[in-house]
Amino acid sequence: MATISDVAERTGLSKATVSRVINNHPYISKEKRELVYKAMEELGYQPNPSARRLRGQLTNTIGVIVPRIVNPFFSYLVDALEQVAYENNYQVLMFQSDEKKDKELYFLNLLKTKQVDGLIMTAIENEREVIESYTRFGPILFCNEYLSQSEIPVVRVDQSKAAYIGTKHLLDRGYRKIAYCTGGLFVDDGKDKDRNIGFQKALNDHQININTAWVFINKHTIEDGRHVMRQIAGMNEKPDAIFTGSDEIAAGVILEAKSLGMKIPEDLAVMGFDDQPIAEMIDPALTTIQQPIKEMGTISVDMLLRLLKNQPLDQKHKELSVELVIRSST
Amino acid sequence: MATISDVAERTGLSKATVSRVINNHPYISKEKRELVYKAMEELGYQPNPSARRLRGQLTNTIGVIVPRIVNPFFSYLVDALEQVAYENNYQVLMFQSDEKKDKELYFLNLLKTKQVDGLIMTAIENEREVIESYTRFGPILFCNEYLSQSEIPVVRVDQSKAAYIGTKHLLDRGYRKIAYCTGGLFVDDGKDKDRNIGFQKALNDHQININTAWVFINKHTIEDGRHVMRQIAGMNEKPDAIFTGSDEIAAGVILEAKSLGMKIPEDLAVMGFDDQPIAEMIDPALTTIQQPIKEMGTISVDMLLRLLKNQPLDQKHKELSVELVIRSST
DNA sequence: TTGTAAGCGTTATCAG
DNA sequence: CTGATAACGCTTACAA
Repeated sequence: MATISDVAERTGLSKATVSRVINNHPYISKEKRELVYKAMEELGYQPNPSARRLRGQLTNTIGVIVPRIVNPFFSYLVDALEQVAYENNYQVLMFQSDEKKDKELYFLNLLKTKQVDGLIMTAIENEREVIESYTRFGPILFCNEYLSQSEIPVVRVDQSKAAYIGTKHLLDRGYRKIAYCTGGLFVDDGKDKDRNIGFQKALNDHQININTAWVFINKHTIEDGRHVMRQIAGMNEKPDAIFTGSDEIAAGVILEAKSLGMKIPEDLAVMGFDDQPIAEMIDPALTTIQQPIKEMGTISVDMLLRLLKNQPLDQKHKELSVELVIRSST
Repeated sequence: MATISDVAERTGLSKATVSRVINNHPYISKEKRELVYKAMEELGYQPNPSARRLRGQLTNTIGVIVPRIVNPFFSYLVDALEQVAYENNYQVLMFQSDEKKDKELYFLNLLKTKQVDGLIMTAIENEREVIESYTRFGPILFCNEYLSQSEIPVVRVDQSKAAYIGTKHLLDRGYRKIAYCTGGLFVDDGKDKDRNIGFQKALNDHQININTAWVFINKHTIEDGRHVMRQIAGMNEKPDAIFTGSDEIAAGVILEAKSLGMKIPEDLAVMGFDDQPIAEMIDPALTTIQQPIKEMGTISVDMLLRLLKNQPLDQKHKELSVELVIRSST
């Protein structure tokens, strides 16, 4: 590998001058500049990133932490993040937290050890204080998640409104006995709580009380959805609609309902969340809430790059709006 | 950030000794070793990776290049790769080639500039010579892809056999007019060609000739599948079965067929490929060919780490076997 | 078993 | 406008 010294030698200039050319400094004569370019070309020279980093430069790498990449929501998000990063000459170091505190900590340390310039977190496992303590090593941005009372910037959709819209749609269609799934663990923070609020608000608007027997917590997968459906099937008083919180759970509910001989939406209306590809594929197609994933990715990277360049943020808390996609399951 | 000098100072030892402790060198007294550990702990010391790299060490990062992460096959593969990498204390730098030569080249350069120790390629865009020229900067491994006449190690499934098994299943069920989709562009290399061979072989076994009107090239998405189905619907002589080459295309075919009022498999049997989650979700559920993704990921990382450590490989060309999953679409 | 010192490839500072 | 030099944090001969 050619080094800056090789280029210097070949041009008869000093390393300093070559470095200046590489970094587009002003006050260099046209001739020498071109001389350097030529030599770099001939030698196939590439600056050594490790040396640059050691010297205190940026790494041109941003870290992205997701719970699991196989969740389509996150693979689409990472897709968007990676593309925007690439356009800005940044690389993405992707990491799965697997919803484990220690894996998240491991990754936060990459910021500390300067392996990434900044971090986009799409999941939060550790306490606020822990995560905030890492901000002194570089900018952190929450994407699709947040911690209340935290100064860490956020890009997210208004989950409370999203749940409200979804629930209201069910109410508008005349359903009154609405079940509810949440991925949450009753934590006092983050997006699950917001969804709960939106759900409750919609019910309140219609003076309906929540039937706690119809609330299912800690649900995530298709299998969870099937399980929920079996539980419902065994109830004396059954709901007539369900707000699932994810297309995957919704798909599980529908699959199980069909195998139990039930009709969707006649016997049970099913509302998804995310508008993933399966929403269109399942029969009946899912009514669901579309999140602006691409936009969220674009804005997140933009904001993080601003933070990296110490440019001001117009807002620390960017909120995107969702859209109801009505299909056949409600 | 604490440096090795801080640790040295605090312990009253030299940087060299501290370094030896960090790197588990032999011939260090127990006392000093523990002294160093204690100081590292107290200072929250973490070795600076850039300095280590500059000094010629490994980066503990492997690069993984995929065409698009939103393709479930690849998100599951990356999931597996990342998990095994993590267990071995490696990080994954994920990159999407987007099927573009220049993006792939950009990423290959990370090997040249020592930002990754080795590379796992799950897609190949550039010519053999180009890619091979990068092997002098670090090990490259093909996963689920390969180039003939190349010395680059490979982990893959026997695609020819997979296509053979799938086609044979259709023949065994009595279908004789079999259509065929390929993602390929008629290149002379790689897995698409192998599938073609397997498909042809199965037909040959039954003395059936390929009807070129039923061969569809460059198909990848659900939308492509819908398009294929519309084309078929417009034909005078229609196939009675289709080997799609991916669950996504198969899903598109089925969705469009249903909206055209056709029955699956009565009017058209549909064979998927991959056994992605949608295979179970679509109605009728897809008969498909299951690829051992998890295993492929595990073996790939293992092999690359061996290469990194200059350990011998038992075989340069590891072939995994597939399994036919029979459901209701055939 | 431990310490000294050189060097990895850059860039910033200072001097010219 | 250009050059010499030090420094970033670490590892490894070589010496002791």
